[in-house]
Amino acid sequence: MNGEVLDLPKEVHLCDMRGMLSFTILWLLSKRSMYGQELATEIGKRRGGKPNPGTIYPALKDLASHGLIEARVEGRNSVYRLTKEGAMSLTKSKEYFERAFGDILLESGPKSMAK
Amino acid sequence: MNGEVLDLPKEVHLCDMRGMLSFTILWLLSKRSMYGQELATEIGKRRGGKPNPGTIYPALKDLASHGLIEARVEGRNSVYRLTKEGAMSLTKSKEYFERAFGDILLESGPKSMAK
DNA sequence: ATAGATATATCGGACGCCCAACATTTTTAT
DNA sequence: ATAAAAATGTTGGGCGTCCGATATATCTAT
Repeated sequence: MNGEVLDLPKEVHLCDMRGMLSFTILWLLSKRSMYGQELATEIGKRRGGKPNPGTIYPALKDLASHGLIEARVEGRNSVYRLTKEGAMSLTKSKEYFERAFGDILLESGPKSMAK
Repeated sequence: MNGEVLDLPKEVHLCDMRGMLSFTILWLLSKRSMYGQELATEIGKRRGGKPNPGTIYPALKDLASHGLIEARVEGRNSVYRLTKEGAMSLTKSKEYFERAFGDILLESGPKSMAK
């Protein structure tokens, strides 16, 4: 089902190079709860293009089915929040991400990354 | 089997989160020329597991077919080097990568990323 | 109340990445 | 000379991401 990769626990299923969208969603939700279109807009700022519904909603559904996020319906919105499991998964994913790409980003210079 | 890559001109599918392997290969080759198994080993250090032949060789073939890298056969090795086009593609990819993920890595703290 | 905007959701097809397994060629060791 | 090791390469299947198209439900104008 998931591609099993790397040396990470099997339940942390976002740690190959294909899981960047899910990783980004978890990270954004660790900042604040959002509904689907808010997430799409935030991702759009980073990527340079807002992902289509066919991209974002299946990803949310998948994360929810794995218990990493939870939805709470509010009118026409489904507001997602990070679960405790999602937070743990994010921590491990960040460690992997940092090891894999940290020096690549660092060489660009933290000054160019400064807010 | 292995179609388009991360060329990343704006009209094409800029902002794709699927091109991380090719991106990593280009970045490694910008440091020094390497042959396939050297690349696989370097990627393994970052990811935590050495990619299989079925992962690395098709990726190299695809990058070469797009003119982003070039092979020079040396005995039993095929040594790859970055082309001028590959260098330009890498520059654009790095800009995208930094915008998409810079702040995520920054919050972990550059000290934890220091060599 | 009707129309428009907003948000959610699914489908089909494509692509990039991933592995395990198998196969071939070249170098090195015995 | 023969075997082992190293490097390259292919095949087959699966999965996550991506888009465009389509559909439905809910708020917000008018």
